[in-house]
Amino acid sequence: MTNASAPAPETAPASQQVRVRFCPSPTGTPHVGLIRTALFNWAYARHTGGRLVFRIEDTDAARDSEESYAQIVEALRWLGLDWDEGVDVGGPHEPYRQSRRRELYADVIARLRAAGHLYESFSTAEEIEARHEAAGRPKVLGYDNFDRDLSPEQVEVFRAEGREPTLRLRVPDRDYAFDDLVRGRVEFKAGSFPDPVLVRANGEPLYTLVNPVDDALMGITHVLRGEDLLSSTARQLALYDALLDIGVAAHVPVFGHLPYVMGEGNKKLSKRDPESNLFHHRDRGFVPEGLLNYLALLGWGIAEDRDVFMLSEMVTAFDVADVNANPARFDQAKAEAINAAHLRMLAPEDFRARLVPYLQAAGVLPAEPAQEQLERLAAAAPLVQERMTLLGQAPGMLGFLFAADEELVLEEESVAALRPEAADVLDASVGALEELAEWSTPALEAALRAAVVDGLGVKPKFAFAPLRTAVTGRRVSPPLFESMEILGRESSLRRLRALRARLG
RNA sequence: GGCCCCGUUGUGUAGCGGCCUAGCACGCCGCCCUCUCAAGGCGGUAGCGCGGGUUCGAAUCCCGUCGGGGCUACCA
Repeated sequence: MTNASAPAPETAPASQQVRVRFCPSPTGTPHVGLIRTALFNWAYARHTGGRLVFRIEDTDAARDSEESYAQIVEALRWLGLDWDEGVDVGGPHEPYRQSRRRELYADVIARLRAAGHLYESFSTAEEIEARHEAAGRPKVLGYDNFDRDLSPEQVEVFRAEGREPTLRLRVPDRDYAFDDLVRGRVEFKAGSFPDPVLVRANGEPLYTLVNPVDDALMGITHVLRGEDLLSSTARQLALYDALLDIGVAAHVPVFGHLPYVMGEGNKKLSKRDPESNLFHHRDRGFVPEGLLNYLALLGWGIAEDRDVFMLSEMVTAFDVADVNANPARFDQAKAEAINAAHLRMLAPEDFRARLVPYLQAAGVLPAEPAQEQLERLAAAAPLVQERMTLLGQAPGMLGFLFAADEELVLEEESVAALRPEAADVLDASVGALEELAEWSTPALEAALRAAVVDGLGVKPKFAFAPLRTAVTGRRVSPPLFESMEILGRESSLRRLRALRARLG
């Protein structure tokens, strides 16, 4: 049991409600790796019936930006990853932006100092290096704990020189180990890392301090974060010792380090790489369902024989313990295949509605589409739903339906690929369609087959290519007869004649 | 240099001592269907980093080795 007189528990009691957090630093554009971390935290909270805390770690004024903060919030909202406490929604541990929690940290720092867990460090990086060199040690060793036990006189001297000290944690001389949810037991030998700086010389607290402090203050039970923070867990454990000691922390959270999301080669997907940018994928036409599904696959799987699933299914099945420790490469092709599967699963009207912004962005549809345009879209959308992997392909597939006949651009390669009999095919087609009584898909198909396939003896495979090119301007398009029905008699005939004329 | 993590087909994974002559998905190749492209159906390609052990038996356990990655900031 947990109570004040009992020894502090090593980890959160199993009976306690899960409290996880997503705590990005607002630097730059949302990275897919960051989003994957958010997703896993979210899924774990939802799976366990716990709470997700959304906190902003903006302790580096030089790098943080309000724009980045807004983008991260926008990203989560777009994806539908909601949070129970944090920025925007509030909660019992406000504020949730570390830049607004200075007084809290000042208090913790004071108590940490009073208890002897922090000490003033005056060493500069050059001095530390010089000492290593003088002692014949590799100079890349890092801090040497030189200032740990300075005498009051030495401190006076440094002060007199006008030096302002950083505050370092006095790391206990003991081994540290923890059971990582993803990797199993991880151990660090005593002395394998130096005393870390927790507070800048100017008094500003660093991530090294505030991250564990806020996790403790906010009662976080499970820390699920990127593998890049695995190494620093040791020093955080040391800090927890101190926080437990002064009563700021009630327990040490359980850790789970998620594998990297890799890019080309063997490197972490870089922020410079466009593929790392969440909004790049949105712009290309990923839907939240598809992108989230794919991101989940980077280190986790729902079943042995299936990898397309809904978020709700993920919530039911997700457990961090099942996350794979291997770094995973972001595979654009697979991501698109998963997205395509989700596009096909959308209800027709939903799919259609999601197409609109992409058609508008490409100038195919105006900001305020006319009723007639929306009806045309409603008729055509089902024809392309299973032919697309990204919503961004919509303008190319459907543009011909919204273009004026005289403005339709015929792809060069499409025209160039036409066979010699194209002119005859067009003549016969126009002849057959001019007297067609009913302008419907079945009637169009029957009439054209009769005129071209039977009449001219052209194989079906080649019979309709000239018509497709004339009507849509492309070699790849929605089904031809349906397209012509939607386009209408006048436009269709005008386009057929236009290409016929062009062929001379 | 030190510390830590990772190592199954091209990619993501399943596998937790015999069910594995290694399954699934994406990709790729071929065939079927077919007005294009998709979708769908069928088939194919390719993998346990290496070396030692342990065991009747190892992708699975142990040791070593090699390879990759990360951390080693008054960044997070």
